[in-house]
Amino acid sequence: MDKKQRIIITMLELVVKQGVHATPMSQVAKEANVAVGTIYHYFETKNQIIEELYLMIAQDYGVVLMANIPEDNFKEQYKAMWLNLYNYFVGNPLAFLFMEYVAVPPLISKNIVSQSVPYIANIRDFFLKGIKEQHIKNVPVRLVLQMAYGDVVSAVRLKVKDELEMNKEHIDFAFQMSWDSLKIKA
Amino acid sequence: MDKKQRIIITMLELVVKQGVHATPMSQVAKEANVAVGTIYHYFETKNQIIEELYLMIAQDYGVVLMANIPEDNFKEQYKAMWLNLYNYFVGNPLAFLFMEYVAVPPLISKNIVSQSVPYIANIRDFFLKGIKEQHIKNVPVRLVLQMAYGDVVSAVRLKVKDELEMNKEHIDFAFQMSWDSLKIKA
DNA sequence: TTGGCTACCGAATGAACATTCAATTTATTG
DNA sequence: CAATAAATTGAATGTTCATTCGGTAGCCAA
Repeated sequence: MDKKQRIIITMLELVVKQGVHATPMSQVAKEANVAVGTIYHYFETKNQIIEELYLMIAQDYGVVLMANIPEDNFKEQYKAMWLNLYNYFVGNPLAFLFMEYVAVPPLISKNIVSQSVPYIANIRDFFLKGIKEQHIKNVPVRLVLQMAYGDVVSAVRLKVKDELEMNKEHIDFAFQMSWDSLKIKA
Repeated sequence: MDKKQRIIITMLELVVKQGVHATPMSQVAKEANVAVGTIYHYFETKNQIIEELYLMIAQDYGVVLMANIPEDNFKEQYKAMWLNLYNYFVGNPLAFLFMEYVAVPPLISKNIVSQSVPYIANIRDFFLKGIKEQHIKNVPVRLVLQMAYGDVVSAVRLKVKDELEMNKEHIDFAFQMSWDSLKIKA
């Protein structure tokens, strides 16, 4: 792994464990086996590393979310996306914790957040289609996006914080609840 | 308002706007019209102020949540609680933003969090009753708590971040979605 | 009045930290 | 093999900040 990668990943690990401001550059340097000066060869500032991490992860799950979606059946498509995100977060707890605890304003500027918007444009389109075709409730799409994302996050939280076992059955419960909140009453 | 109150409230305002580590004690002192030394007359450390804020707010909404709950009808009770929390957060955006962005580990220790657990014990009991009496799905109560809280937070986020108008109708949509995720299918 | 107590002040202290840079090593290219 | 460029180093710099502390002022009780 090249030094730039090592620096980024080390920063991610430390920042999630300790918080941004409790993580001095000197420590990042030491744990990445690199001199402090080297970090500044690859990055302008400490905050730029954080921003690069944010964009890396945001792009990451914009892609992950859309992988292996079935051809049709809206509910099954939603389920696939839901599980994609759940599994990504559970498999990458550092990414999850970073997004939850580190990537908050004013550390991450609105400007940086907006750079990651393209990644979710197609998710938005997916829900718009679901509304038009009357698979899900006719409510503002922004509300749907926020609730759906919130549901995944809730499930991941339980798992990551070790507050609930989250076996196959429990994951399914969580998904069922999420789907019930979206779907049009029968 | 006495000086201790002024210090706490000023800290809340600044910390939500700027982040904890971008908020020097000197600034808190200035904006609260108090000398730095005075802050240390009332508090041991900067972090203690943050912890006191956390407990203040956690206690606050433990109480708010349970106010004016109707005598019976589980769904109406849930709705009242849901709206209580929604309105509290919307009416106290500083409290909401503090809980969302500031009160994250490792700033707030598990120890402090556990001090606020008693406040939610009765909420837990409420959902346990709902499960037993078959108003809501028979899933782990921890999952119900997390999803329900997450739903309120999602709605509040939209409002506080000004991403959706959140008029009466939209609030009702959000609640309907939340309730549909809990309720047993008809 | 005097002694002690609490509230209050803000300059001074010392530690921690992000960032710089001159020097050195390593890679690349003609 | 130069000779130039790129990568790497870590001590030094300068700033920012949490916290301390010696002192002043008001207040009450003996």
